[in-house]
Amino acid sequence: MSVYTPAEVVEETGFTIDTLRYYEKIGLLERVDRNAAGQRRFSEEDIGWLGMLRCLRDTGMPIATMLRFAELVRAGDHTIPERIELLEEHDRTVQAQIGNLVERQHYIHHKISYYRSVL
Amino acid sequence: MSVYTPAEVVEETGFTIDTLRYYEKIGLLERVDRNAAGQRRFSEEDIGWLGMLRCLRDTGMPIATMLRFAELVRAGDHTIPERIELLEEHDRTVQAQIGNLVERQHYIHHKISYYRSVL
DNA sequence: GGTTGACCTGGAGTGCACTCCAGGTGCGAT
DNA sequence: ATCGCACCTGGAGTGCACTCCAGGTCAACC
Repeated sequence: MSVYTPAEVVEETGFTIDTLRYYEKIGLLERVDRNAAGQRRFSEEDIGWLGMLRCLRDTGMPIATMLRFAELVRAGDHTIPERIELLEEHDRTVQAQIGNLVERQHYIHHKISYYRSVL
Repeated sequence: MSVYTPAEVVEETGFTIDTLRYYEKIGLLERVDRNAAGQRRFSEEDIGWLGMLRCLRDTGMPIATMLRFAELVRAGDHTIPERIELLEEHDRTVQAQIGNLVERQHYIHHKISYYRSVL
């Protein structure tokens, strides 16, 4: 059971230390263990959870929703159907985002082609 | 040469009237024509430009960059190579966004599968 | 002629997600 | 022992992109 210092977690997850503290403060990350000096020592599990958060955040999930997901996870296995529902709902928004970007990208490509044609 | 009232532009472009005024205030939209009473009357050209802005905005371009693009457009045809460059650069960020979303979506799919498997 | 409704202006306020800061602790190296 | 450094806390500040508000104008309809 290895532990990680804040600097290692920053390296590993790409979150800044301020963001890690912020996530802990608002309860997105459960109270992280401390060493004798009061410094954070993250567990393997914390790292895994942060990976999930990064995925959700980078796909545009608002913090309020991530918080709801975190609460479901904490509440235990009986919330798995709800978690599935939440993730499927989110998956649909991700799908929509992708569709939107692809469509807008076509517009951009057309514009570039047009500009090239008038050169 | 038809003109559009603010309400029509809202309907047509999906921007709120506050956003339209804001875009005009910061120079993203060139001073829109007014009728005798001082009310905005948007041109066909304005509508087209707003379509471009919507595309850029919805693909995550910051306002500062849209402003730079707007200035290039205003500066005349000799800036077309620069506009192409700007749009191509933006296209790359859009491509990256899509790639990222697709990758993250896989992670979400795996998570859902995992949850299903433990039910 | 009064009321409604769409619109106007300048400027203040909002929400989100961080990000920064002041002041302090503890530990390993010189 | 003292220096530098990684870390701590609570709380204030930031940046972005709007969004809202107060107070006013004007035209049209009852």
